[in-house]
Amino acid sequence: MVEELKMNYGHLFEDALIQEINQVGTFKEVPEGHKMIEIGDYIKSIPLLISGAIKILREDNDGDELLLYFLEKGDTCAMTLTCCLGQTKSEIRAIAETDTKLIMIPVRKMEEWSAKYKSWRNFVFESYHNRLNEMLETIDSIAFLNMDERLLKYLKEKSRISEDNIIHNTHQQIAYELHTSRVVVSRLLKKLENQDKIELHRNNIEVINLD
Amino acid sequence: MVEELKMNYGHLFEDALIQEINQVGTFKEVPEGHKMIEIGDYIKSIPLLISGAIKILREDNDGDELLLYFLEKGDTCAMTLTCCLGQTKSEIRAIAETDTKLIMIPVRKMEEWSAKYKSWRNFVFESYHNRLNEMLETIDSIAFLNMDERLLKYLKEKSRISEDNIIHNTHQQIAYELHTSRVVVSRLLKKLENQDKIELHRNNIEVINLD
DNA sequence: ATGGATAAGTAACAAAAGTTACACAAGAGT
DNA sequence: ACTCTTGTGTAACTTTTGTTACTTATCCAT
Repeated sequence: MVEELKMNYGHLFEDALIQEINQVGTFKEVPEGHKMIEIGDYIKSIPLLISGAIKILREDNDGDELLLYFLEKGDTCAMTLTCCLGQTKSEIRAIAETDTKLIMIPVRKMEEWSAKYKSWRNFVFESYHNRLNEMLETIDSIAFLNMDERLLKYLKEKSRISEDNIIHNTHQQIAYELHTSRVVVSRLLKKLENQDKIELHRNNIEVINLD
Repeated sequence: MVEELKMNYGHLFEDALIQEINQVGTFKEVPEGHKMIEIGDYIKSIPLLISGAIKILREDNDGDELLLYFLEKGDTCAMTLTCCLGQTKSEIRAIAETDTKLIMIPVRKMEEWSAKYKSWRNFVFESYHNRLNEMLETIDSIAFLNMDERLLKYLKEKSRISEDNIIHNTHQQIAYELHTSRVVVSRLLKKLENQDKIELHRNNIEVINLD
């Protein structure tokens, strides 16, 4: 675990902190699709991402979903930090977008390290910063963009994260994450196909050129 | 200034920190409507709100606006914290919604106090927590609600903050903040008037009963 | 190969939101 | 009183998005 820690967090944390993380953290591998946090869960440990990606979703009272953003290598979950400190329930759902490796830190260390390590404090602040900016991006998308532009952005993000040019999603799944209907997604995807940006297949979408 | 500090932050900060704030902070009064932060500004001090309210707005490339949330007594601006630490430009615009009193803290104290005072760290974390939740609220509104529901929510929030039942806004101003058009706002307001929830006048809206 | 389930294509329609255009009202300044 | 500016009311229309309904395609299991 130490190598992976140093690889991903060595530039952020001093050796002493890396050592501590190594001692109290537990390594975890999560398969694609696994639900890691459900809305309403109480959270007792902080994740440090080593590899893979996690999608963060919001749900309203009627069960309607919306994709907020992705967490990637080197990220942590600001919502989790928040929940840990405040002892409050999770406001979001987290699902592994790809196979993911991470290190879980028990909450109690949070306060201790915040006092002890400047680098930890900076990491936490930085995480909040990043998450607020992701939220702003999300707000920009839903407030200022039409569905066709949102879909395009979504496809770009997806293919960036999966690091391949095949997006393994059904139209229905995309509709859930953009909070629209399957018919609308199919319609707009077909337009993109006609523009030779993508090719549609069953259960997946082949990215040709999204620019 | 000390009394106001103790009144608003005494339950959060120990005396030593209150003293320090008193020494390095500068008291400031801002009139309603004053633009406090513009998008792209670099920020060199952290505001602690004593009284009044500040509205936080987002703008896209075309100049379209959107109200994100309000800051009130006891709040600080997480975006500002973020900008201070990261030395980055502001992503948002801040305008005094009412006459506002606040204390400005120079950035350099941020790091020092974070190391020294647990209560300061908690305050900062708490602020981020609150802001993330406000952003979630905003996302919920624009993603899951129709314009009529958003307008109703907006009116409730406005009348709560101004602590009176007259909302001093033109339809055009409301349209900007909700990122829609004046005609749409007028249309929906008229519906609310027909339901006896509000009464419309020139330049202001009288709240009767919004529930 | 056949049947059943799931995914995708598409037309027709409905609802919500945005746009254009114009009339009218209130108030400010002359 | 008259004019100008700004704010509001409203009709008619367009665009975007969402819904319903049905067809066709693909894959899996037997």
